[in-house]
Amino acid sequence: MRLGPRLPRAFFARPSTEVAPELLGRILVRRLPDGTRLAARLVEVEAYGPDDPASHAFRGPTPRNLVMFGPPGRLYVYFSYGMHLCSNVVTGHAGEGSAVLLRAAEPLEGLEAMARHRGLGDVRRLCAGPGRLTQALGIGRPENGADLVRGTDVFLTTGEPTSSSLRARTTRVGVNAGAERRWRWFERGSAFVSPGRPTAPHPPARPRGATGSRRS
DNA sequence: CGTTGGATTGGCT
DNA sequence: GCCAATCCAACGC
Repeated sequence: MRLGPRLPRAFFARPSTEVAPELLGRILVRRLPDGTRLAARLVEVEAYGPDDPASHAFRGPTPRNLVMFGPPGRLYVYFSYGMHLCSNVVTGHAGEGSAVLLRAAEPLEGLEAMARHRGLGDVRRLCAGPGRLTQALGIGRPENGADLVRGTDVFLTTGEPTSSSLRARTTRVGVNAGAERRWRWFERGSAFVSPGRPTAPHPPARPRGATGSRRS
């Protein structure tokens, strides 16, 4: 399967809100310790930036979020709710503390291994959520800080970027502070988007004649 | 040092 | 739709 060249460092060295929508359609590749290659096409992401109360980096560097303050193009893996790991891509410049959370992907290669990691599940549920995606790809604490640009265990290739007309945008899922920011992007019509519900404080006001929110 | 509450998920009412 | 599971930062005393 053709995956295309890797995304270069410069791709990540921009604001997370600029990088996030452009990550849709890109291929996340993972090489397991036994050599098995897994690949999944990103269909849902969320940006977290500096001065963002919802970001782990909001209160400055700690042992947990240290990777976020490092150079762009690295993987930030964190432990959540006592049982799940979630994966992010560090963006911006060193010391800034911004990243993009990888929320969902369409499995392309290595579905058997993904199903094994997840303890079964149909294809649509394999990577439909940040914890699920991380688990399906076999990404663990050792991968925290991995260099996506030069490393061999986890990386991102150009794939076929989702056209801007297919990119949809909402508020983020599961955040309280900073809930009004519409920093979640997903591919319209994709069956692999997570079931997570955006935290919308108010129903989005539409100018004229538009029906309410539209899902997918 | 004790308490609190998550960038979630899956199972049950 | 609701809630428990289960760890560990962050924060208050």
